[in-house]
Amino acid sequence: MKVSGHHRITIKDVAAAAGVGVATVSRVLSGGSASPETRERVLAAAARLDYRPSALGRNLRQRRTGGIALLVPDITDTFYGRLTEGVLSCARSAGEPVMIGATGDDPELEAELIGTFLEQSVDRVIAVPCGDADTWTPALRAGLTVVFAHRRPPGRDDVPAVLSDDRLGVRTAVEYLAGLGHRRIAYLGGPGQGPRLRAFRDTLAALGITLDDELVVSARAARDSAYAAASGLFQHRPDLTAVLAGGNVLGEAAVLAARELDLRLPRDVSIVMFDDVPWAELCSPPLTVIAQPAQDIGYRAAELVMRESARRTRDTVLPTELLVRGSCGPRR
Amino acid sequence: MKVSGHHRITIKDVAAAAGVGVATVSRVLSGGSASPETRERVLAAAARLDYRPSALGRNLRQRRTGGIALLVPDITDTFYGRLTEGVLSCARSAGEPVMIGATGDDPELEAELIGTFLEQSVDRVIAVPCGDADTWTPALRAGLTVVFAHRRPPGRDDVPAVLSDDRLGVRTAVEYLAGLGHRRIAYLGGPGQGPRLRAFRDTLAALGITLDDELVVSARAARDSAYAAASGLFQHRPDLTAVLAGGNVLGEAAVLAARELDLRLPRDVSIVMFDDVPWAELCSPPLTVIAQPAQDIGYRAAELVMRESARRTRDTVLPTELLVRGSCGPRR
DNA sequence: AAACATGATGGAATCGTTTCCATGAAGGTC
DNA sequence: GACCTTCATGGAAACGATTCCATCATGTTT
Repeated sequence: MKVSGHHRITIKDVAAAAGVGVATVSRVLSGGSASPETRERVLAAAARLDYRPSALGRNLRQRRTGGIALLVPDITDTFYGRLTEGVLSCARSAGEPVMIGATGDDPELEAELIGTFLEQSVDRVIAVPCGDADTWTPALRAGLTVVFAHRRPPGRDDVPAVLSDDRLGVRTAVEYLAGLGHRRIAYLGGPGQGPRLRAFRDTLAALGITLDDELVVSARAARDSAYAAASGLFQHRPDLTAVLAGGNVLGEAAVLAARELDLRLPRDVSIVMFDDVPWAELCSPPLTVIAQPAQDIGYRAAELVMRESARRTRDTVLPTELLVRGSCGPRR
Repeated sequence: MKVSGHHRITIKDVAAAAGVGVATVSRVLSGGSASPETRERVLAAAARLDYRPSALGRNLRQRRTGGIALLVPDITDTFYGRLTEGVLSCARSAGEPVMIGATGDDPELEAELIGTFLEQSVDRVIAVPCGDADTWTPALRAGLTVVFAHRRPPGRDDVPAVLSDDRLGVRTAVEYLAGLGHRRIAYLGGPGQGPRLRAFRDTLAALGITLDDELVVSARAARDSAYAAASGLFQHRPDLTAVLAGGNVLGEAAVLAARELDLRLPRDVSIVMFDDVPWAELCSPPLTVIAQPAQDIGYRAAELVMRESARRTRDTVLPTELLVRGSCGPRR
């Protein structure tokens, strides 16, 4: 038995210690067939030497890493934090390592990160995508199993997605605001919110409210951009009476901007925000929100991406819930 | 040239296409010496075939993965979210993939995740540790480069750490509260906050305030545990006049519990919270906080762990800042 | 012109595993 | 007892890169 120096214990050492061939050790350790007696000898030897199989060797041979790669726009946003937690908890129970990347909602960066993943021979990716459909073509052609979470690039219907029910969420919120008498309702959105915007338009149309294009603004992913958009909206159109914010960062910006301009909630302006976050209750007044099952989205996406059948699966749509708190009031 | 089926382009294909040996291709691609003419031929062939070297083969040969593993207690906590963002942004500029794991502040889970990393032959780890010093012995013996962030297990002084200046942060906050007249100041802490607690005790002692052990409570990492601790504290000791919360989750719990018990801020009770978060300004009154450079901690830790010299380096201590807002008032 | 230094080059070994295949022993059937 | 099936077993070939080393051509020195 070699003791000197830094010598990683390999399957060869175990084989030698147990007096068998490497093939047998491999078989025993990965649950193949072997006589009970041999199995015990191998197991004993492995335990005695404190043998840990190297993922490197295995991965090379099997030409896959078995891990999961996760791509989110911004890990600082608690929504994505919770989504990530969902992925991690599912991956953990399967013993799979998770690689993570933040795209900052930049398609170029996204493509680059996908490249890194390909290089690493990752074979499963969960992504909150920001690029267009073509961004994902190389990944798919390389045989990756991809699952989209939270949103999907328009036109990529060949990849399953786990989404929250944006359509119904928007409709419920807008109907709620309309029910309070609001007519000039603004939508403060972020990148990649096509479906929500469509739902916003459709709902207004169904309610017989004509859409005012100036009341639909869109910010980039960053906090300052969100604030600028919100502030601009309030200043440019002081006649609006309600805002639907398409995410917690945007909601935060809206509240901040309103406060800065001395608009009181809910007297001067009503706000509904997508995504329930802990501070929504701490805010004064507490914020009315559309809660999304962020963690569940992550968990299900992870489940899906680890199933063999991931390639051909229908989308999963999870329900949202309007939590009425104190940030909405009747039209002034 | 083989076209049929799913065939990963390997270095062999490039070598054949360029009419050179694999060794030459490898040399060219990793910046070794080669004649300009050959170099060009190889590069052209590689580009034409869209060749991407497999990290698997390289890693096995070099017996290291080159990635960074990151261990945080809870990715849902924005503090760790920002820390993670720091790590990611540094890793990205170096082109290194990042693996992430959430320990939930559970030493057992931590040990298990370290095991996973070892199996993957990760050779660099950044961790917000929760286990004791021994948890890290196997990792260090296996030759991993480890850097602690945010805190360190007591007694593991052979591993460099990137910390915020807890000692001064606590002192500044407590002195501020004492200056407002407070004497019965509570500390609401979480796991692994030994240094902060010591600083709390020391500062009180220096100020001539006798420490009341009942005013020091500690919660587990979860939100409900934090709330229970905060609520219990207020109910059990209605005579306290100020609370120092050791993290944003604990601060949130304190505000929530105070509100639930109809304690008004800052009239009935003053609160200072560790960690500045976006909602601290949205709270009413806005929260006075001790800001920590979470993102910078992550970035520096990543820088450190990628340097060769990481093993023998002094700790990095980053400054905190007391941001006085509206949650503290004179003793009632 | 012979000896030598230099530099480009390709073959082959290597990393640690899984897996294919050949071998041989044991047991069952006619 | 010959034959076939079943099963455990170990040697060796992958996987895709890096890197050692021998070879060979070229240019330099004496």
